[in-house]
Amino acid sequence: MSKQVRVRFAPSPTGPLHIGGVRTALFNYLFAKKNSGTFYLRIEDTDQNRFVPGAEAYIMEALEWLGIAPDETIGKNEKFAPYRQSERKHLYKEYADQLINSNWAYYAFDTAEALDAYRKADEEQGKTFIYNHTNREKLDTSLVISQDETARRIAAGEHYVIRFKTPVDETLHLHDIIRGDVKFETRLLDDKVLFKSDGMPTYHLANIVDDHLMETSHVIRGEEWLPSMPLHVLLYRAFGWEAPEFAHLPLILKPIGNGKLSKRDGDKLGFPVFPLEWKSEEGISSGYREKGFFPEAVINFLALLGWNDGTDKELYTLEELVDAFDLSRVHKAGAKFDPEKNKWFNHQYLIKQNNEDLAKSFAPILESKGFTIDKNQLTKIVSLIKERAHFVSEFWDLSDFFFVAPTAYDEKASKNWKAETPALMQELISVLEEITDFTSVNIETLVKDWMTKNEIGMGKVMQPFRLSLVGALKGPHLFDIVELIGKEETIKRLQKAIETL
RNA sequence: GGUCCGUUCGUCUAGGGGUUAGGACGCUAGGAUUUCAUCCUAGUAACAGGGGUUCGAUUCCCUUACGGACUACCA
Repeated sequence: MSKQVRVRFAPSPTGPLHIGGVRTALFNYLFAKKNSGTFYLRIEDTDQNRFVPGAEAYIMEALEWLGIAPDETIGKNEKFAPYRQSERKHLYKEYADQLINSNWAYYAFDTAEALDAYRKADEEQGKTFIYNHTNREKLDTSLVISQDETARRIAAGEHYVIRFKTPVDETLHLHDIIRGDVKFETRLLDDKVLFKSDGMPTYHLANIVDDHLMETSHVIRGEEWLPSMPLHVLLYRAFGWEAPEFAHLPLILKPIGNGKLSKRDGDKLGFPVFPLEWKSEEGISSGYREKGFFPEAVINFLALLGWNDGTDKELYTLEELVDAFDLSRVHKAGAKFDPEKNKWFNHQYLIKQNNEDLAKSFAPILESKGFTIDKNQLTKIVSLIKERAHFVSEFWDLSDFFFVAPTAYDEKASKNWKAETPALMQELISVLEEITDFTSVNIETLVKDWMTKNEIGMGKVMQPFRLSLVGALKGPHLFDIVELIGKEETIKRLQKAIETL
């Protein structure tokens, strides 16, 4: 690749960043890093009506949290500032005029109401109204009135838009890095609005102008933009600019049923579709971060949704992803989002985390429940339970018996508490009382010695013992628990079980 | 309706003219830890249908079906 790689993520600040947007950002990031290029973030806020306060900050914070922050954006290496389209407003009119002058665009004075009426009328006849070469000379455009008349109407303050004058009959052979060759007939395209009556450009104009001005080498975006590709390529041609290369990413679909993944799916099935929590008048939407997902796990899972490097490898660090990434290996078909596999990835990353860090994450939860535990002690507890958790938030349920004695005993397990059990447990207490070196291995050896000597079956002791300490037949190695809660507490719990059961 | 894109186990996917169609998640069973989880081992399960091309198609072409996106002075 001779050209310097510059790619962008260009979201519209209309709300929190959707998981599909995150994936688009990720693929742009990976492609940039893989090719020693630049990844920049541009805010496409040309629709003032849909602007949502806080959305822009949210997007930046989300990318930051995920570890895929842009190299250039608002307030950071501003080589092509401004990065907000609303602040570039003054630029676009000039380019729209350029297209008018070169006869690639025209003024249209039709009101929104008039267009609605046309659409309705066509619809009633089973047709679809499409604004293009077939009717643009019958509509209220500068193509059918004189230049003077056009100028007069504009000067008089009439509302107008600027529309692209799509070539009448041409077959466009376009190339997409992921999809290969794609063909379009220009006669079937419509004359899109480039410049709105409110003085703002539409997405199409602003996007092409900025991608050119910001020296974008590759446009990597969602598949929903594929139908706009001919317009965009034509715009580059109209301006006489070299077009970037295009890659349209497959969509992320609902886990069950058909269609694009939406916010509602997350609510319904209990998984987040947003990187960070988002609060609005409509309520709170949960975020990966708040749900206890590791950013690395989210990235890893998303990267493999629609892409793989051809090997069986599944666990990748960001660096490894950068190294292995290849746009042309992106799958063409949409991918259903699988919440179960998403959780599995988190589990993998949780196991990989070191115990000290996990203890640090767990400590606040314990404190909220009124426990302050020695750091080393907590690290040990975490090491015993982390393999059975998907999230740090599950730690408490997996380890509560380390902190509080059981208040109830699992009913099913209690059935193993036989008539001879109290006597056995009493004996066990005596054995434990004798032990001075109260460590897991030592306790285990001595207790087992006692059982062999007296020919007591393992099951007869171990099950009631575990039940007494944990309250159920679950949890880590029993003697590790014994060591951690200590001799005094162990005996206390045994005595309580004898009394209760 | 029109335009474009797509279709390999339930899901994510590998493969690509001749394969026992591979892996992962999930699920099931066995082993192991006297528990649970993890772990190991095994099992389950797929080339959408129909035509071509070919000695041979899951792979190439056409077509049907199905799915998706787009079809705004939204992005």
